[in-house]
Amino acid sequence: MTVSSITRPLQFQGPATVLNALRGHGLRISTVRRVVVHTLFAAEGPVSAEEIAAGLDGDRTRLDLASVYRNLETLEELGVVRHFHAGHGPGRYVLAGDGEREYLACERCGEVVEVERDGLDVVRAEIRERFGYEARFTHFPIVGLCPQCAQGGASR
Amino acid sequence: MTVSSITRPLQFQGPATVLNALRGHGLRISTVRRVVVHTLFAAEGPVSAEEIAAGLDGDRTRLDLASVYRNLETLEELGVVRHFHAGHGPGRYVLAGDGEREYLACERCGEVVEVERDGLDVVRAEIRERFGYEARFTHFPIVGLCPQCAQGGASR
DNA sequence: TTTTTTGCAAAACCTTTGCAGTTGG
DNA sequence: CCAACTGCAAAGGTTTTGCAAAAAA
Repeated sequence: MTVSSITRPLQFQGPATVLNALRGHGLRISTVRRVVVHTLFAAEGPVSAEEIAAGLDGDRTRLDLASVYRNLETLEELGVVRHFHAGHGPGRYVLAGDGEREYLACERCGEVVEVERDGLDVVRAEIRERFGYEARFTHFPIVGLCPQCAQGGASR
Repeated sequence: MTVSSITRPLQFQGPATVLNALRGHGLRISTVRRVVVHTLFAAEGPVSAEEIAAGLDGDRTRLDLASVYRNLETLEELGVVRHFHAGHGPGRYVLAGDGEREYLACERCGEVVEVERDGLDVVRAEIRERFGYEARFTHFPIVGLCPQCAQGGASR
C-alpha cells in the first residue's frame, strides 16, 4: 500500500487552517476532530478510516471508528477531505482542497499512485467521444495492475 | 438499471451446454444450480446474486442467497460466469465465454452499457504509455455519468 | 451409499445510526 | 448552560463460512 507523488493541498496548508475553517462554520474542535485532521496531514497518501482510528503508527489511544467516519463525513462536506474506492476493501480518504486529484490503483498489491491534475483528460475525452459517457475517476479510480505487478504475472 | 447491446456468449450457447460442462467436471446438477444457470441465460444483462435468488420476475420460490453465491463462484471457476463491481451495491454477474466484455457504469442512475470488444483498447494503451499501468476494466469498470445523467446535472 | 449440495444460522467486513452521556464554547 | 460531539452498541448491506440434513449419482 504505497503511494507516490503525493502533493499537499493548497487551500488548507496545515491542521490549523482546517481547524479554523471548522470554527468558522460553528463546529467545535473536539479531541477526536483534532486527531483526525492531524492524522490526515501526517498521512503520506490516502488512508482508511480504520488507519485513522488506529493511528498511523499503531500507537496512540484508538479513536472510535464511528466518530472517525462522522468526522470524515463532516470534513468532506466542508471540502476538506474526499474519499474514493479502489477495488475491494475500505474507502480511502485524502485531503482535498486543490482540485480533484485522481488515482490509479493496483488490484494486486494495493498500490495507489496519484496522477497529476489533468493527467486523465485524454482518457476522459476518448471515452466521451466514443461512448458519450462522462468518466469520473475521482470516486472510483481506474483499477489495474501497476508496472511491477503487470510484469510479475496475472492478477488475483 | 438498463443494459444495452448485450451479446450472447459463444462458448456456452444455452443452459444445456453449461450443465453438460458441469457434469463433465464431476459436479452435480442440483435444482438450485439449474435455476441459477437458467436465470443467467434469461437475464438481459448483468444481474446481482440477490436478483438471481429472487428470480428475475420476483415470482418463483426464493433461492438461498448463500447457495447462489456458492454456485456463482463455482461457475466463475469454470469460466462460465464472471462478475464486476460498478460503484456501490452488490456485484453483478454475467455469462462469460466469449471474452472479457467491458462495461461503463453510470454512478447516478446505475445504467450499465456493454462496450464492444476492444472498445477500450485505446484507453488502455493511453494509460499504459503515460503511467505504466495495465488498466483492466473487467472487474472494476469505468464509472461516470451516462449521456442522460451527464446532461441532467451534477452527480450524487 | 457416497459425495456433493443445500438451507439456515452465524459471522465477517465496511459503514451508518440511535441514544444517553460528555464536552467545548 | 446548551448545542455539538463522543462512545458504545446495534443494525444495515454484501459476502463468506460452518455444519447438519437433504439430494444427486
